[in-house]
Amino acid sequence: MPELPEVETIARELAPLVRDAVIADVWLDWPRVVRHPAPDAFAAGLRGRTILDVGRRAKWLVLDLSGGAVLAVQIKMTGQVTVPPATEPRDPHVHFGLRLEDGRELRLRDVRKFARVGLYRRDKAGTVLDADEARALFAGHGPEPLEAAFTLGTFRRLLRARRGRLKPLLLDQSFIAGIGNIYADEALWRARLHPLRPADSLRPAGERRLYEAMRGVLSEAIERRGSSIDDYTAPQGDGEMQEHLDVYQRTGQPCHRCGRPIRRIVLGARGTHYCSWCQRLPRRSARARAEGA
DNA sequence: ACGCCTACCTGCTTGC
DNA sequence: TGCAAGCAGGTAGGCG
Repeated sequence: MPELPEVETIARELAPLVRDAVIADVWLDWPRVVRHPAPDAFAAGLRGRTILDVGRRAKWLVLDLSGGAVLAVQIKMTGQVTVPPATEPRDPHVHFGLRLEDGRELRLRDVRKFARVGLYRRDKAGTVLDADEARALFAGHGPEPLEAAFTLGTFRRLLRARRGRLKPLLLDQSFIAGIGNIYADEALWRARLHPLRPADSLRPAGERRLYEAMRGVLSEAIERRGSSIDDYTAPQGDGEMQEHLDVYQRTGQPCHRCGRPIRRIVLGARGTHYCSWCQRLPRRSARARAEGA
């Protein structure tokens, strides 16, 4: 389930593998994998370019190409990136490949065909150039939670402007970029906050706990190279954060703090895991919810 | 404008 | 045993 730490891990491990490689040709068998521009223009715009570096923005892989081009890869739920020799047979779930001049192929494998790629242009400031393109890509994304500019003060300001419940809010990429279902649940558990808690009901201490929990769990997950659950794996193999999760997919197992069983509810069609003892709703929120207010 | 819901996908799990 | 419905979830787009 690739979220910020998983995509960051892929970017870090992919960069040394493909830096300075030249794109000889583009292969794809599922036109809808190309999000922008049209497939013909997409392929023509990639041929001959050199891969300068690989980075990450939100849950996107960002490949910096020569000539100010940017190849953005969104792996979504089940996407995997590999760089095998081009002679290695493609398995049926590989839907996109960049043939490299050195005889390898950068492949995107995605069992569920949710992944998307797009070709964009970069401006001098390093942001995406064309206005329409930018809107299509990163304009709707909130701040990067691990960057120094994302301070506790910033977080408080954003949080107090929102009225929804904490769990759906953490999943909203326009609020903060990069958090998904796993780390939303983990951050709320660490901060001892109920997933249904209204975002604007936190006291300053709760805001601080959530801020530190988000940054802490994301940083720790990067150190452990992500959570290898279902299909996620990185170029250098599986991560190990899945062995250190406190609530995600631990329904019925004892809470690592209080020993009571972890509960699972469905919230916005997402499985949500929490400890009903450690993450209680304040009485006022509970009553307001019961009254439908 | 904002929050909430569904479609997009297919392999795996569950239930009859 | 076999088959079908249900489930998983990031996010674009539709709805109220």
